[in-house]
Amino acid sequence: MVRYRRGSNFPCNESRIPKLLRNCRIFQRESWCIWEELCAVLVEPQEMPQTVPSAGFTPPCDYTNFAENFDLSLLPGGEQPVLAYAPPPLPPEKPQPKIYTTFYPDSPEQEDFRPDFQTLLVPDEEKPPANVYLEVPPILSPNSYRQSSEANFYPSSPELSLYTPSPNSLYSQSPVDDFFQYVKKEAYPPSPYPYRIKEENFLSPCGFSSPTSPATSYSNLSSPEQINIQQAETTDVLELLENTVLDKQIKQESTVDFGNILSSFQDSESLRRLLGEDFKEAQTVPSKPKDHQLLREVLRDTSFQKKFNIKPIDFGFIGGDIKMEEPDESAQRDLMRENIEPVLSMAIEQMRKDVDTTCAALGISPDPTQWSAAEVLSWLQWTSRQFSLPDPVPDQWDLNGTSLAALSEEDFTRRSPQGGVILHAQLEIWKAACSEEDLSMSWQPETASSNASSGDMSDDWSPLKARLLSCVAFTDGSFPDDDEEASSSQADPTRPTTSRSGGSHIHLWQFLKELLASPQTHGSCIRWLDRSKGIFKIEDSVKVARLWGKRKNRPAMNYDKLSRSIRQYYKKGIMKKTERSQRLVYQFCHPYNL
DNA sequence: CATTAGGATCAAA
DNA sequence: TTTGATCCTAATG
Repeated sequence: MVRYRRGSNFPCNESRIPKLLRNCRIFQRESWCIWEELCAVLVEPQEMPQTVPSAGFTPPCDYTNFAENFDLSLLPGGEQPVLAYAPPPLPPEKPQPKIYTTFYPDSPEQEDFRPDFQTLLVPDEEKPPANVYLEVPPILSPNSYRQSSEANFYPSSPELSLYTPSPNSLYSQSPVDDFFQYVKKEAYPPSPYPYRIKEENFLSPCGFSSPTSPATSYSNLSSPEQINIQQAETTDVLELLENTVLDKQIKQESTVDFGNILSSFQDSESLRRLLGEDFKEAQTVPSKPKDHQLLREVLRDTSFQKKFNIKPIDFGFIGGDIKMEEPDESAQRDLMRENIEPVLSMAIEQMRKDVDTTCAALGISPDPTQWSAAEVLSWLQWTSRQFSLPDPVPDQWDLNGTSLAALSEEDFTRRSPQGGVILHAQLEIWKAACSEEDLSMSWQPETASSNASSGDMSDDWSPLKARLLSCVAFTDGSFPDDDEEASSSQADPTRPTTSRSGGSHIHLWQFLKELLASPQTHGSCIRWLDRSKGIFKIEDSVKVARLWGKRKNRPAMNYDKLSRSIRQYYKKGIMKKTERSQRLVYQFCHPYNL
């Protein structure tokens, strides 16, 4: 039985993440594969550090036992079954189209022929496995969601795979690549089985109609505990959680929030709208209770602009009240944070590209409050088309950017019943991005010719990632109804739609790890030499210092000062020099290297 | 010259 | 109080 225990932390901040992420297009496109993969990662038994030093370490909050402690009977209507999102089985009459690509890395011709796959599947420093099987997923543009022709989902050639950028695609392959790199290098222990990338053609949620919602599932077959969410029928969420995550790892306090994530998907209004008609059919089954107000409220909360603190958690309280007998608790949560980090990186990377693309295509400012009424409409049209929503009715949207930014989700829905939720969420994401760094200042309308080829622009987006990460693992959230806990946490549930200044509280070591986590954008200035040992090298001290100064709003930051801060970490046990000291090479101490 | 180490001081949280 | 920014001297290569 799942009970919500008073006094325990409620992961309201974490529950915001799914909404944020699922409204990133890459997650709408590939949410299931990613979450499924993430799930597989999370349930995979892993070696964890046993201790976490206190000095300077910011432990994540205790959000892991939300599902275990949450008593759905507290919700209006009691414990009613919740419609679990269950990608349905394929219809038996339609054989699942799959593209199998087998290649043999030992053959040099093959390597030449398909180098992307090689690098995708095999870490550089490792020998390739004996056999690698690829079932190549299709490219899915946002508009593909509504297409019903199966042929469109499956390009005739494996080369037209997800990993091959399409000129018409807005999406880079890099996030997926990164994710695979992450899964292969970081998450999975060595496996005797060959890696296999499995693609599955899911139908619409709950499987009641034709295949309009393909999803891609990447599975490591060596993960026996991978959660099977391919259940065709309405499932009690409790049962789902217990059958999947709870039984396996909740006792170890490491994966409950994933159940929460899943449940939020189930409760996703925007997802339902995204999937459109099919879901309506699905809803003819009396399954989706509308009265889980509390849960819905939390899950629908989009106030991810809430100020986040990076405060140490009072483990005395948590430990005493919840699970003192689980010494690995904090370490496991730290692992979870590490696990979700690349997912966030992907989302942010995708966001950055999306915003860039849209700004360039429409010639608008990244700052929505600067949009004119025409630009507002332009953005709405663009975004609507990205998500295959009906075009906005101009009469409904005769407002400037400032007004648009102030609209609530309800306002959006009123103006656009079909797409309001998505549009609002997209705008929230957009605003979240622009609120961290004042992009409107760096953005010049007439810089069409300037080499804005992603060079430094990408640097502007790391604060957002920090924000997301902080939401995941570092925010001390409290349940709205939890009166005893609410007092101790930063009570700022107001959801300002306007951006505040006020920098993030990121620490230098966090920032460095953040840069290290995005080698595709910052690999030129800082990179891992030995990820497992936490050894990294600053390749461009000037640039790293500049980025750090930018983040902290310290224009005078230089490497002299930055390195002084790093050296302060020596005695705090956060960083050290490597055994044989090398220039610009540092090493994270345990467990900061994780 | 850049880098490293670490003392001292100050400001902000 | 902690953390980081700033400035500094000295040593290293």
